[in-house]
Amino acid sequence: MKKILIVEDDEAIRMGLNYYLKQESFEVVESQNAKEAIEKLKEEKEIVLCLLDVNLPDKNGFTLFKEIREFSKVPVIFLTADDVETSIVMGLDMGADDYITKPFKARELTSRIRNVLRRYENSSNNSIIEYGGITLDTRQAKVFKNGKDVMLTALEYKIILNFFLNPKMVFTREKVLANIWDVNEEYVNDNTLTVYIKRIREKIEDDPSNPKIIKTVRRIGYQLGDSND
Amino acid sequence: MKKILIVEDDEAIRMGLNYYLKQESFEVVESQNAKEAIEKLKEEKEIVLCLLDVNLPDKNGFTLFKEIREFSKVPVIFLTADDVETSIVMGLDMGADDYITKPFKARELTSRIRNVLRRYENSSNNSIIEYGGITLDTRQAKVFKNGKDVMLTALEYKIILNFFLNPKMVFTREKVLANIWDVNEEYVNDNTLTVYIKRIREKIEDDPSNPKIIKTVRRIGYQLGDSND
DNA sequence: AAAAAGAGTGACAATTTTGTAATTTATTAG
DNA sequence: CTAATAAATTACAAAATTGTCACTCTTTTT
Repeated sequence: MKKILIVEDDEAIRMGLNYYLKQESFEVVESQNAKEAIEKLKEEKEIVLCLLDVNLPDKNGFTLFKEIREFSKVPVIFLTADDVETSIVMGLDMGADDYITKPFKARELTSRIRNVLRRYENSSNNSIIEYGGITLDTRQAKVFKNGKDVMLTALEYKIILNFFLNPKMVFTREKVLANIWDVNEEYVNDNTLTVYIKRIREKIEDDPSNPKIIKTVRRIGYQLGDSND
Repeated sequence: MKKILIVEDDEAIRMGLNYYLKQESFEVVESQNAKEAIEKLKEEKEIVLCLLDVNLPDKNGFTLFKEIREFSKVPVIFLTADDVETSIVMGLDMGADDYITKPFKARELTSRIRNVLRRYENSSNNSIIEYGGITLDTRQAKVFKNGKDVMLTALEYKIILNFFLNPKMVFTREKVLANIWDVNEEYVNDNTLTVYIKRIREKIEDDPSNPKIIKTVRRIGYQLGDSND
């Protein structure tokens, strides 16, 4: 029975979350503000994940996140009110594990929670990752579509690897560029990634103009698959 | 205390092996021929590795190997009498885990044994492999030389990955070509790999003309590092 | 010591990759 | 419905990759 900490001042949302999570057989700890959250985290060592509202009465969620990171590596999922907040979360790129925009469907939430937890558990991960008929084998650095070897360039492989290692996680274009390109590379055009995604889609999607594998998340970036499973 | 099966008809070698392995705190089971070997393997379930002479009185070592594979996945290291036999082992490419040419140094043998065992134990392996100042990270598909990102092409990366995933294992050029290139690729020139190795060495070796990382094994092929640690 | 075999090297042309810019299409906001 | 914004697409040159060949150097064999 895994214990999850909710940090959320709005009582309605907090109650709702609590209810859903218990149904999904998580144990729930609640806190209404940053101070309380830190207390609980230090107290209850078994907390495996933290749902963190970006807007808190006593403190900015980002600041709280940084403070948490000073003493704990617990996975954190941000709860954002809208796309603007979401963009900030992505833009600041503080290393949150995921985020979810309110209002959200119960199923989406639990699926994201399970994803994050799975990522943490499998850090010493499998070499073979599958999604939507695509198999990626990190031990061969090969990608297969229905068993057939797909030829990818070095960069295409790095990009698709990035998504396959973090399924359902949304990446901004900037984030992917930063992950893949050399650190002190001269600035690489934002559209460049769009073009790479197109090229990858042409190689792996059944219908590249209606992608099922690398999906577009408008205004933000791309993700492997769909949030709602 | 790990149990190793020796299959060898020459008594002197068998005794020698037994002696060395016991010193290295392995438990040893001996057999003088194929029939006996199969019996012991079926009997003693704790055998973790098998040293298999290519020349046996009652049966060809290759045939025995195939028979063993019908009921067991135990790692097998071939003992070959000379380079010719070694070439055959490599050429047949039966999936042996390693081989060692007689006469061999005790240290070389134990180091190969430990290598094979390590490979088996870490099949759900680490994403970061290091050797001689080179770090290969399969999660990023990146290679670093003293922390600095080395730019490799898709093929170069696949080739170096092949060696880093199987340290100290000797690969013929044909084997590497077969591993890396698409299955039903038109024939790729043997020398092509030599050229690729050169290119890789130029990127990763301190002194490319005196390689310390990808070493040449004359008449056979290449290997990561040195057999004698 | 000469011949033979294996490995390394440099250079080359064909093909790909890479990054960008310009344009078109789709989606959202007013 | 129109304008504004974001994403997709197309096309294109510069740069890099890829595979091979001819040649040299090294090691082994005779």
